[in-house]
Formats: sequence, C-alpha cells, structure tokens
Amino acid sequence: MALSELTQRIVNTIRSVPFGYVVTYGYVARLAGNPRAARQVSRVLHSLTRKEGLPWHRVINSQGRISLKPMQGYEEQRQHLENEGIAFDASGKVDLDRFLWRPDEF
DNA sequence: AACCTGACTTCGG
DNA sequence: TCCGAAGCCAGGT
Repeated sequence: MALSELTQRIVNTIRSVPFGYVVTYGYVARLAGNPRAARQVSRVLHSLTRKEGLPWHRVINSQGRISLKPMQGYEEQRQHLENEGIAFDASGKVDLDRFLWRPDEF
C-alpha cells in the first residue's frame, strides 16, 4: 500500500539525519510538515526501519532521553549514539543544544 | 466505520 | 523532577 505524504516525508527526514547528530520525534514531525505528528514518527520507526534502512537510533524524545526501555533497545541505542560521539550526562540525557541536528532551512 | 494502540509532547500540579 | 491527563496521527483490527 502507498504511504501517506506525511509518512513519506518523515522517512526522508529521518534518513537525512547525519552521523553524530540526533533529532526528536516532535522535531522530525515538524521538519516533515506536521508538528503534531510525533506519534506517527514512532510508528514509522517501528514499521519501516528495516525496510527503509533508517538510522533509527538518532531519534530520541523531547527531553533528550532515549524512549526505549531497558532490555528493549535502550542499551543498543545508547551504544550506537556513543559510538557516534554523542554524550550522555549522569541522568542519561543528551544535550540537545549541542547534538540536535538543525537543517539549514530551519 | 468505530475502536485501539504506540520508541510522543505539552501543560499543570 | 515526577506523574497524570489530554491532544494528535495513521495504520491495524
């Protein structure tokens, strides 16, 4: 079945996040055209990561934290990010002022 | 078509 | 900082 315009744009957006940077669900939604589609972003990650070869680990929540729960991907995602040079503070938070990817257009 | 669901976000208290 | 409630989106049933 055909993906909705929004879903397609979300996929493209996630795919363009460069190595060493992160984006938040809501931010991706905004870049894709609908600021309120954050939940759709998580859905996309859930269902299209493999098929589209998305850098899923670069998407975290608005607080700069990893949304996955321990033993359900948290460790793996954190490892991926640290491998790209992204730092976590003592409370497991990423400094978005420093690592959030900001496209030129925004 | 109605109802449920989720790797979300924002707002209050 | 932590928690609950409400708002939102599209795909699956």
